[in-house]
Formats: sequence, C-alpha cells, structure tokens
Amino acid sequence: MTTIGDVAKAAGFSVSTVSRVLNGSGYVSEEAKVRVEQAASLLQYTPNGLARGLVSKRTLSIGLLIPDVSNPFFADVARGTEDEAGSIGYSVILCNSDWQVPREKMYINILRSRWVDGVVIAGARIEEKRLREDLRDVPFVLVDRRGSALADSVWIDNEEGGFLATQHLLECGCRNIVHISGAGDSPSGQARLKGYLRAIRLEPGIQPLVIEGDFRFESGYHATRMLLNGPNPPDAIFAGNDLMGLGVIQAAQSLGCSIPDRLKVVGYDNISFAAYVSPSLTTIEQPSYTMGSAAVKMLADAISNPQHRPTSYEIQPKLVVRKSSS
Amino acid sequence: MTTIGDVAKAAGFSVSTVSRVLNGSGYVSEEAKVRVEQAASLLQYTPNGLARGLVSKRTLSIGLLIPDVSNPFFADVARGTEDEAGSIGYSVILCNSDWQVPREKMYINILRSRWVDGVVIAGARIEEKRLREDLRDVPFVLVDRRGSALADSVWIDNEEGGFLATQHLLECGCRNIVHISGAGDSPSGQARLKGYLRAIRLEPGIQPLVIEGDFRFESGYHATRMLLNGPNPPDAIFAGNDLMGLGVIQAAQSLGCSIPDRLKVVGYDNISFAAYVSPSLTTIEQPSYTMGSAAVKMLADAISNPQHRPTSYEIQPKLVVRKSSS
DNA sequence: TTGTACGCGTTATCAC
DNA sequence: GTGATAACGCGTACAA
Repeated sequence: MTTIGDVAKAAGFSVSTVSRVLNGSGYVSEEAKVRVEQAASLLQYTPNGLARGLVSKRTLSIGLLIPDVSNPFFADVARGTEDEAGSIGYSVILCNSDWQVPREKMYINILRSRWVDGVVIAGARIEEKRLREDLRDVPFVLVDRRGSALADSVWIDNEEGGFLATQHLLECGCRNIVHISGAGDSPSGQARLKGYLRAIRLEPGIQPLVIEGDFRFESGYHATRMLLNGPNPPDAIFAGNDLMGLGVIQAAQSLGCSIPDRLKVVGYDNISFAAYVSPSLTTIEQPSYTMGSAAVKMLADAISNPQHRPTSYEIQPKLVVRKSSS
Repeated sequence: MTTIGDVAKAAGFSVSTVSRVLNGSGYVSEEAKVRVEQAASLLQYTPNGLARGLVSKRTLSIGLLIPDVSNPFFADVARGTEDEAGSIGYSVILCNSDWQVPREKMYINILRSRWVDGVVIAGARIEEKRLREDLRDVPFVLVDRRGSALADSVWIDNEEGGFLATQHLLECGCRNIVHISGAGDSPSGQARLKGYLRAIRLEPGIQPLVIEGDFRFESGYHATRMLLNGPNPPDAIFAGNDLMGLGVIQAAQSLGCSIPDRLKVVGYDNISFAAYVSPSLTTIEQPSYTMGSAAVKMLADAISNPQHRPTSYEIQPKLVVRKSSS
C-alpha cells in the first residue's frame, strides 16, 4: 500500500503539504499542487480511510438497519439510501435484523464500533429510547415510524393507511374483513392495525378479526388457507404488507376461491410486483425509494449542521385500487 | 467515547493487559480477567474498529458490489451474503453499480480505501483482469460469472441455462423465438445469449433474433410491445432475466396477446415473484441466496487461509416450467 | 507557503 | 503475568 508519505517523498514535499493538496485545505502553491497530484496519481495513491477516520472522527459511512433486503419494500428503501449516500460520498453498511430485536441491538453496537457517522433505521421494533441510549451521539433517522421530538424520522401515517385500506373494503360492501397484522411489536404494524380497528368500529354490526402474521409471504399464505378452510370464511382480507397480500392471493387461488368475487384483498407498500400479479393487488402506496433518500438527506444535515433540530418528514399514504378488490 | 485507556484506568491495569483480556491473547491472571471485564461492561466499552483495523490490517468488513438491490435476484444474493458474513463477524458494505462499469470501478476504489478484507462481486461487467489490478491484494469472489484460474468464483453455467430455456421453447413447438438479452457487455447476459444461439442453430430453418435489453422490467416491456406490434410477431420470447420476463408478460397482456397460447415466455433467475404472477413464469433457477453465502465462505477462506487456491463453485442451472410456456 | 511534531485508539514486541 | 512503547496512516496546530 502506498501511503501519504510515499507521495510526499515522490513529490518532494512534506506529508502535510500533500494532505493539504489532497483535501483542499489550507494554502498550497500551484507548483505543490501540480507535483503532488502527479505523484499521487502516478503511485495510484488511495487515502487510508481508517487512519483518516481515526483522526477526523468521520468515516463517511452510514449504517442501514432493515429487517430484510429480500422484501422489495426494504430493497427499494436500501436503493434510495445507497444512491443518496453515494451521491454525497458516503458508503452504506447493510444490516438485516430479520425482524428480531436482539439482532437490531447487536447491529447497533457493531455500527457504533465501526464509527458510522449516522444510521438509517427502517421497520425496526426496538424502542426509540433504547436506540438513543445505545447510539449515544450517533445521529439516526427513523423510517417508517413516527419519531418523538427527539428523533429525526421519515414518517408515513400507517394508521391512516390502515384506515384507508379497511374503509375501501367496507365501501366495497365487505362485512367480514380480516386483518393479517405484522408482528405484534412492530410499530408500523401496530399502527396499521389501529387504523383497521378504527375503520371497522365506525361501522355498526361489524366485528374485527385479527390474525397475527409476521410480514412474510408464508404467514399470509397460511393464515388465508386456515381462514378459508374455517367455518366462517371472510369476504375480505387486509394484509399488513404486500408480501403477505401476495400470500393471501396465492392461498385463495390454491383453494379455488376467486378474487375479487368471493374474496377481496388489500395489501400495503405498493411494491412493484403488486401490479404484476394476477389479480393485481390493491394496496397502500409508500414511496420506498424516496423514503430512503429523504432519510439520508436528514442524516446528512444532522451530521454536518451543528444546529440541526430533529424533524419529521411526513408522507401521506395513498390507496391504489387494483383488481384484487374491484 | 470510552477507550481502552479508560477501561485500563478503571480496572487498575495497563492497556496491554486490557487488550489481552479482551482479545483472549497472551497470558492473563484470573483476577485481571475479571476486573477488566467488569470495568469494560460497566463503562460500556466498545473497541474502536478503526484503530483496530489500522494496526491489524483487518477490518472485518467486506464489500458487496451488485448492479441493483431492487432486483430481487440481487436482493437475495445480498441477503445470503450478509447473513453468512454476519455469522462470522463480518459487516457488509453495499454498492449498487446501476449496471455501469464506471461506477463499478469507482466502488472498487472506495472499497479499497475502506480496507475491506474482501469483495463479493455479482453481475458486474468489469473485466476480471482489471479487477485484479484495481483490487491488488484484496481477495474477491466473482458471482454469476466464470472466473479464470486466478479468481474465485461462484459460477452457474449461464450458457447452459440459455440453452435449456431455448430448447424448452423449441420443444413447445415455437419457431419464431426472440431473445431479449441483457446489456451487451454483461458476461452472464452474453453467456445466456450464446446458449440461445446454440440451441436455435441446432434447429434447421429457424432464425435467431436478438433484441438488446438491459435487465430491467421496462426494457422487456418495451421490446415486447415493439415486437408484437411489428410485422412478424414472435411466438416465443426468452428474456435474459425474470424482471424482463415480467415486462414481457405485462406488455403482452396490455396488447391482449394471450400467454401461453399466442406467446410463450421464459425468464431467468427464478425470483420468487416469478411463481406469483399470472401466468406464472417459466424460468431458469439460480439459487441466489446460496450463491451469496457460498461466495462469502470462499472469501473467508481466501482471507484467513494463506495457502488458499482460487476455486470455482459450480451450480447447474435448472429449468422450472410454469404456465407461461405450457 | 511549507514542514515538524503530536495525537487519534489499538495491537504487538519486547523487557521486566 | 504485566506494562512501557513503538508502530499503523493521517490531519492539523504551530512554528518557521
């Protein structure tokens, strides 16, 4: 590895001059600039990020903590995050918690030990307070959840989304609407459930029924098979996310239950594939890519702006009606 | 931030002893061990990974260079990579090249400056030789491409896969089979194209027709609309990957062209959604998750085993027949 | 405008 | 068994 010292020697200057040239800091003569740059490119010099971070306390890297990149919603968040981060010179460390709080905590520690300049946290179940304690002075942005006044967040009103989805099914004339929720301690799942309950209770004579899922395709699939084989099959299912919604559709089709005639389905997220399945899936839109990039923008401000104040970037959920419900 | 010095002070030992305890290296008395561990947990000490990497020359991190996490195939590769990496204490730096060689090169440099211990490279277009030059002594594993004797690779026979796909369509009685290829300089896309051509040429009187796509949904969509609106519409399309295959299906449906009756379609990758769309998509299976985890296993060996020899982990492509072709 | 010298937090080599 | 101390590569006061 060639170091800054090698470049200095080759250019005939001291390391500090080389450093100044390469970082554009302080005064440097034109000649120094030229000779240093020549030497650097000749030797293919790449600054050692570790040494740099050690002294500057900035690593130009951020952590991305999500449950699962295999879920297209989070994949898109990841892409938005990485694109925006890359555009301002940051690298992204990817962490999949697999929906498990202990793993979330583990990754938080790992990210701290790597001295990331900030963390984007999407779909996590860990409490914000705990997050603040563990992360100490490392800025973070909560995605997909409402932050308190103490934390930045890119927030989408999941309760409103759940309400919209359920209301839509009610308007379609459904009277036996089951909600397959996300895992119990997921903030966004909880909020969607709350919206579902609120909508159901507005309608007299209709009972809510909730089955706990886990945001994975399989849980939507199995819950639906159970429901449809049961004594009182529903006429509509609101799934806590699109992956489970696709599971619902597959299960219904496997049992010869036609959608939307006998069963209407609504998902959540509007992953691209929701539009391609058949019947296409009605869902609540979340601008996943934008959420990721917006989070990084907030993070960048939190990192470099000393008088940064926690903000909440709000997004309105939007119902996207497709064939699975009409 | 609490440092090793703080722990040493609190425990009443020197930094060297603390280091030995925490790394389990060298001799330490039972008492030292206990007191140091107490102090460390009391102060919530986390070793500074930067400083550690600076001296040890190991960062416990690897780079993952892929075209696009939004593509489910690469999302799964990423998940496999991160899981396996995490299980052996490694972090993953995510890099999306967006299919652009210049961005691949840029990321290679960034990863080098971050001193990653190794790099997993999937779906890249950059030549292996260039890669070796740029990466110098940083080990890497090529995924999705055959490596030379000088490079590790997790290799799936893309040419054979392309052959299988085309042969299947020929066996279905199709005589006007178009291939929508990946971008021209993608090694895996090239190989699939080669397999297509080989299969077509085996059949007398059948002409190959190739349209260059770019592995994205839209390119499959637009190519298909153009083809179906043209003078000599094909009776089958072999798409270079599933995303384009889904685009083909959507385009055909938008034009009222029924699949598989008037048009048969085969994709490549077997992303999970290929099974959920309607008609479900016939495709060539690639065990994406496993490819990622296998790559990390090879990398781990390359990193820690001094007498590591480049190996090629081979996977056989497998035809998965679904409704889009039967 | 440039160079010297120190410190960032660790690990590793040596004396003790 | 333990503790100084010298690296690791870089940024930056401070002096020149």
